[in-house]
This record gives sequence, C-alpha cells and structure tokens, in this order.
Amino acid sequence: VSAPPLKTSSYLVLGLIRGGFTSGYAIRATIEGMRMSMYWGASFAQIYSELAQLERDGYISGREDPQGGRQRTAYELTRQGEEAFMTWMKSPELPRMEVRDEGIMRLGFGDHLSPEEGLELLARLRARAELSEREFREEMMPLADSVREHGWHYAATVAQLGAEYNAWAARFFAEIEDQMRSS
Amino acid sequence: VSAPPLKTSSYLVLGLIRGGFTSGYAIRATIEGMRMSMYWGASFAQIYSELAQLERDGYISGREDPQGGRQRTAYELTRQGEEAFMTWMKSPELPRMEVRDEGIMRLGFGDHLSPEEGLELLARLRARAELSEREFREEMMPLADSVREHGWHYAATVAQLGAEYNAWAARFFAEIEDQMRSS
DNA sequence: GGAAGCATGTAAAGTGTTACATGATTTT
DNA sequence: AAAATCATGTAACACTTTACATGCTTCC
Repeated sequence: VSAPPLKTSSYLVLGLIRGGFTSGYAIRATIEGMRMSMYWGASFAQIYSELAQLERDGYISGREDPQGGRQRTAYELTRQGEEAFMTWMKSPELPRMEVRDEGIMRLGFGDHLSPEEGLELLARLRARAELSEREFREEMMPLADSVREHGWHYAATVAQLGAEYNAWAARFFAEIEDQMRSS
Repeated sequence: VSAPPLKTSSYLVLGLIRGGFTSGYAIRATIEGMRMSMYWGASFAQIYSELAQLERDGYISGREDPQGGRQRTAYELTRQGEEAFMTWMKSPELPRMEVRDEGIMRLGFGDHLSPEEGLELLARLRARAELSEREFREEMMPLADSVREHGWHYAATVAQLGAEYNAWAARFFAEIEDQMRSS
C-alpha cells in the first residue's frame, strides 16, 4: 500500500523542517527571506494548516518548545515523513513548470496595439526583467552565499538561475525591439 | 469614477473575443490549441462563469447564434469592455510574473541528496527543458505561423520566446552539471 | 451506427490569499 | 515607551480544477 502523494506545498514544509527550520514562523520567514516564493510561495495561513495536516497524517511530530514565556512548537520529520520527502526528491517525474505571466499574455495580444504601443509593451517587459535581475543579484545571491557554509550549496545555484534567466530575457526583448524597429 | 480592475482571466476572455473567438467553446479551444495555457490557463468551467459575469457587468453582450439545431452564443465587446481591455493593454504596470516550479524547488533542496543524486536531478531538469523546447518548435511555432496571416503576428514572438527560453535553460543546467563533475 | 468534435453548463472540492486577532520578547 | 520581530492561529473570500451531465452535428 503506497501513501497518496502529497502536494508540492507539503514537500516545501517537509524540506524546510528537515533543513532545520522547525517552527511555522521560521518556515515562513525562510520562504520570504530566501526568496523561495520566486518558485513556490506559501502564506502563514497556509503553513499553519499544512503543519496541522501533516502532523495529523503522521508525517511530522511537534513538541512544545517555548522561548521564555513565548510559545513555540518545534516539528521534526517522522520516519514516514522522511521517506515521503526523500522518495519525492528522487522520483524521476518532474511536473511541468507552471507560469502565470500577465506580461507574456499581453504580448500575445500585441496585435491589438499600434506598432508604437507594441514597442512600449516590449520595453516594459525588458525593464521588468532588468529589475528582477538586479534583485536576484543584490538580494538573493548574497543571502545564498551566507547560507552556503550552513550546508545550503544549492541555494546559490537557484539564485544564479534567477539572475541569469532575467538577464537572458532582457536581451531577448531588446532583440525583438530591434527587429521591429528595423522592419 | 473608475471601474474596479478585472482579473487577468477576464482580460484573457476579452482579448480572445476581440480577436474573433466569440463562443465559450472557441475561447477554450484557442487557449488549449494555441498553447496559451503555457503562460495563462483557463478551464471550461471558468470560462463559462467568466462570460456570465462579464455580461452581467456590462463588458460583453451575447446574442443567440445557433448552428443548425446546435445552440451557440456569440459574444462581442461592449464599449465598456472595449475600453477596459485597451486600458489594460496600455497600462504601464506589469505585475511580476508568477512561477510555480516543483523542479526548481527540488533543486533548492539539492543538499538533501548525494552528489550523484544531485546530478541526476539536474539531468532531469535539462531533459525537461529540452523536451519543452521541442514541443514549442514542433507544435506551437507552426500554429503561430498559421495564424500569422490572420493578423496574429505576436503569437510567433511568444512561441519563439518559449522555445528559446527552454534552449537557454537546458544549456544552463548542462553547465552546472559540468561544474559539479569537475569539482 | 459509432466516434469525434461542437456546445453549454452545474456541483463539489481543492488551493490559496488577505485581513483580522492575540500576545510575548527584543531592539531602538 | 515605542517599534520591530517572534509566534500562532481563525474567518472570509477569491480563484481554479475535476468530475459530472446533457445534447447536437459531422466524419468515418
């Protein structure tokens, strides 16, 4: 009997607990602080209900871990949770990435605009990519370096991917702009 | 008084109606057939309720347009819908793109794997990008060319973006694999 | 005659966000 | 003393998907 597969947000929580972020607050802070929401976000409300569900279903177990008079629950993976997470990490199937990009959608509707307005749209897309690249370089990359010594080597790879993707996208839009201007 | 902004899925429906896809079925078929779901999807259930809402709120108007004994409703934009769509197309703000990628998330958790397993994960990510590139080139690009003469010039740009992005991503993953093997 | 495609919808469930509510501790 | 941060949760709403339900037309 194989347990039903969990949803991606569940694996996110399992992975962070396994990585040493044991409280709901710490999990959420890491998702925000390390810019994980660039690839998979989760809000406080979602995390606390996810933790409750995962504990009810036997994937994690929590124990009271108060800090002075401030309550805190520290979770750890059970053997079942450990197995579920590692099986997922090693599974050969990779679900297709999902993109929801209003910008690209607008670009697809570009024929509803005049040529000049189309160029403006492309310029906005390029500016957005340039801004995003800067954010990856200035915010996420330093953070990734700072956790490197703690055993999070792959964080730097993800940050690099984000920065270089946006640089590539900016070049792509610039090229299309040039082609349009010269035709 | 400015009307409350619509959601992105509403603009998707408005744009397709304006582009000549006037029935719910045709809208959904275009989203699937032209691979629009790569950057913004919508199901039948969503489209029909969206059409009802947009008509109730005065953005579109439908008239009966039966094909033989088979019912059909053809919609067109009202002046209000026309204005809402064009204002959105020209608005300077571009919401940040949203990505939900289980693959990149797993990569971020790569330190939970052995070096060999990490390399396998990277190889899977590369294979997925290569497959996706092929699909864009073999399926979406020909479709984009076929609608070009109908005035949909930007569809080809979007298809090109999809193909070239995936080619870029495959190269990125290959480079990381090389770096890891040689260190 | 059956399969595939055209056409429209409902019901239920899943997934996720925002806003609200509370209270302790640490930093300025 | 106030502000920021740590910590947990509820309620309401927003959005989307899956499964189901129906019936007509065209192609093989």
